[in-house]
Amino acid sequence: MENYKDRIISFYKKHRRMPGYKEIMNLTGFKSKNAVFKLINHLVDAGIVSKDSQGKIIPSRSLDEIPMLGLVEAGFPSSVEEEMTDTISIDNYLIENKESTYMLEVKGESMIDAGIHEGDLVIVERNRNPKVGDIVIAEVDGGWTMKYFRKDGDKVYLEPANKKFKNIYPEHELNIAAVVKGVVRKY
Amino acid sequence: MENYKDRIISFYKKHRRMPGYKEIMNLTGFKSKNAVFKLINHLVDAGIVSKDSQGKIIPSRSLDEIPMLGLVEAGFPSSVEEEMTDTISIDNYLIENKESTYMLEVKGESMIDAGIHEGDLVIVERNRNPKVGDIVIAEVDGGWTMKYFRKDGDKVYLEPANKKFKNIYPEHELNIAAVVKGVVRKY
DNA sequence: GTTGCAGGTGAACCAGAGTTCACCTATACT
DNA sequence: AGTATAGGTGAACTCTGGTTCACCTGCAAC
Repeated sequence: MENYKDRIISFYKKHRRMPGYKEIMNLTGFKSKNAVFKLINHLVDAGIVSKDSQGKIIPSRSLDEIPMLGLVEAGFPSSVEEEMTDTISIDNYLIENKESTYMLEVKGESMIDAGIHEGDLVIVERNRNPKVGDIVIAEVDGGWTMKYFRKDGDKVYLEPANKKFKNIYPEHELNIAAVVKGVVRKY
Repeated sequence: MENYKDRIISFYKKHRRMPGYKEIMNLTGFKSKNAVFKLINHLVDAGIVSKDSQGKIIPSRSLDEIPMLGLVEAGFPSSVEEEMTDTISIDNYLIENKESTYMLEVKGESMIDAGIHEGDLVIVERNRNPKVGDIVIAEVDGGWTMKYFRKDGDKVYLEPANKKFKNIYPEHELNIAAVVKGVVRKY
């Protein structure tokens, strides 16, 4: 019954577009387009998929986005519908300029007091002038590192977020390759 | 010239499907479908979009996913092409069961030693039995909190990641609402 | 029962998707 | 000059997409 839904979603994930009527007939076993037409209308009512102004089938937001609830302290709402303030795609939340955005896996513990641990992924953006206080990916005196970007007067330096490490005052060259825009950790 | 690309990408983001030939004619100002046909083939060669087996236009992976480079310590590759090990969608990376996944904004500092700060978003999954050591969203004695899930013998308790807070030994009830699967932070 | 109705088939319809062919430029190259 | 060549128009074609209509079930409600 609602098995059809899963097959359509699978098709979307596999092919990166919604199936057409003929393809849904194959997915479901229906022999008439009208059966598909009615099925789609039910799915639209159920909020599973949507149609745009030309009637074309498009994925509903709930296929890509996940519900954003309130604060942790407020707890988990007993009825999710009640407190659902928003729905969000993590990609859209974190990424502004896809062209210049990359990810790097974190090695080492030099930023641990900033909540960036080994194994985390950082989302970085190239071609940005770093502001003081930004976390940057920098090449300094031949080595690469991730640190806070600081200024003392007009002298720039790099500060780790770990008392065991020392500030880095570049002697020869300081090449800021990218600015850290976000952090992602998976358990 | 390559302005057409951006208009097509904008259309995709706005309508959540790729435009058809007629729509691309409106986007670009072309007056013949063949001009679109040639444009699309160029974009396919350039890796901007793809066609599937039926010739239908689908977004290429690079529209949703971002390149995954190496480790931070290894630095930023001079040529991105060289070291691009993979490309990944953050949504797919973090979310396993979309049906039961939600996001919560973090308040308070009780998990700061685990690298979870106030203002971070946690990705949580409902309906999972927590394993010892998992970070959980729990209702204990009337209040909601996020803590490590621990066991001492067969007695369960909650442990914060902040020395300023004390372990919580539930007296009346301990209701695990969700297990934390990931953390996202945006700067 | 028989009445209603959700849910299926089958056929018709038009607009659009994707492709191909012939042809028409401008521009660059020797 | 002439001649490739990239990039556009215009028209033809087939197949599918989305919609609508008429009709045929089986099953539940009264």
